[in-house]
Formats: sequence, structure tokens, C-alpha cells
Amino acid sequence: MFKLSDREWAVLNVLWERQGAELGELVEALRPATGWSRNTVFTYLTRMEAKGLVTIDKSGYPSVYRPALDRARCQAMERRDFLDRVYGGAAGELVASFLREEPISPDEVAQLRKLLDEMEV
Amino acid sequence: MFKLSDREWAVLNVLWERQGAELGELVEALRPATGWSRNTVFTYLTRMEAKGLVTIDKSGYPSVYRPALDRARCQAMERRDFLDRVYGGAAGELVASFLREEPISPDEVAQLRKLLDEMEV
DNA sequence: TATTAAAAACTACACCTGTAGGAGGTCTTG
DNA sequence: CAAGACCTCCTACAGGTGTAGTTTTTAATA
Repeated sequence: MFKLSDREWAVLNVLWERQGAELGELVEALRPATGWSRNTVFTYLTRMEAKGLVTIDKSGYPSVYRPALDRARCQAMERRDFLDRVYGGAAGELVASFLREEPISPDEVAQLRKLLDEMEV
Repeated sequence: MFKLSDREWAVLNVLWERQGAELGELVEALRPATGWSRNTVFTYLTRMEAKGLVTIDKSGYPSVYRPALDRARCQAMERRDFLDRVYGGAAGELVASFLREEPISPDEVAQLRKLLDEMEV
């Protein structure tokens, strides 16, 4: 349907984290990772509203910006896209390469094992 | 460094699969999934050459188009990007959601279990 | 050798995206 | 109420991307 750019993900990640925010807050939260100017952030927000990615509540001052989409649903879309595009749909291979190449704590390993146990049934 | 677009992935996937191809072959391979015109594919190829994503061997006729990058390396970059962008770097969570939501065969589950066993040591 | 089919090269163009600058409104506080 | 600090809106612009049409070669074949 729609594909989020990485900038859009960055904005949405902050909004999801705190269930909406005012502009200044958002700019501060994004500054360390991005260094974007206030205007840049604002432009993203208005463009994202036009696309239905965020809602802008103008009833107060300043306005409050909120994510318009469910995080889990966006992750699911991106997951599918990534799986097909990069691994040709081979989920097993994909998971294996994350396990091998990306850092996962022993706790998490244990949890994943449990997950696998449940799946086997 | 450079980010591949999904069209570029599509082209490269075919090239990796068959270690290089001629234009017609490539167009045929891409047609079912994309419906791109021959010219579109050709434009992608030349642009991708300019970016160092494919090599064009013009010594014969027709030319042979080959991937200029290692598939595993591209996957690794994309993996990192995806992990950070969509899961904020939480690899355990990411793997869990693939296990839960994407289809994985029992064989693969068994293999993944073995992988986890090895990691635990 | 004239024809034709495929390939290569060149050109085009609109839309999206990243990235702001500037002008004008609003709220707070001395 | 005047000043300063934000906030909102409008505008801009370059570069990238999707998508191909047109023209020119090249090779194969009748």
C-alpha cells in the first residue's frame, strides 16, 4: 500500500513511544540522532498528515501530533516487504541469518527456544 | 552507505540467481512480477552501473549484466537497517515476530533449534 | 544484400523526498 | 503591553526515482 521512508519511521517511532507529542518535544527527541531543523520536522509532519500517517490535533496550542497507524501493523507490512525483497520469502533463512549475525542476549535465546517449542506442537 | 531501492533489489535478485544475464533474459525473468518494459529495465541497469551496483560486460553482443556486489553483504546492510529502523535494534523481538507471524516449515524450525543450541554454548 | 528483430543509447518528464528559509501568529512573562 | 520564544504556514529547490519513447546500432536471416 504505502511504504514508509526511513525518515518517516524515525518520526513515527518517537510518536509511538510517547503516544503523540508537541513539535518542540519531537524536535528535541529527534535531534540527537538526526540533527534536523525544526522546519524539517514540521514539513515531515504536515506531509505525513496528508498521507494519513499522523493526525494533528489543533484544538489546543501548540498542536499535538499523534501516530495515525498501529505500530504492529506497520512492522508487519515492513516485515513482509523485507522478507520478500531481501530473502525471496524464505523466512527460515532470514531468521537464521539474524540469529547468526545480530547480537542476541542469552535470555532472549532462551525465550526464542521456548517459542520454537510451542510452535512444534 | 548506499541504499538499494526495491526495484534495484528485484534486478539484483535475478542477476544473483543466475550469475549475470543478457537484457532479454532479464526482461523475461522480471516480466511476471513487474511487467516492466524493456527500456525500463535497461534504464535501471545503466543507472545501477553508474552507482557501482552492476557491471556491464560489453565485450560480446549482447552485453552481459552482472551483479557488482556480494548478495550476503547487501543482505547484511539491509538487515541492519531494518533492525534499527523497524525494531529499534531489538534483534530478539524481531526474530520472535518473524517466528510468530511468518510461515516457517517444521524442518526449518528444527534447524533453527539446532542453531540456538550452538549459540548457547 | 535488404530486412528485421533485438539491443544500446539518448532523451524526457513528473512526482517524491530531503532539507530548509522566511513571514506571520500566539503565548508567556517582565 | 512589549519582547522574546515558539509555533504554523507557505514557498522553494535540487536531486533521485519510476517509467518509458525515440533513435541508432548490430547481428541474424531470407
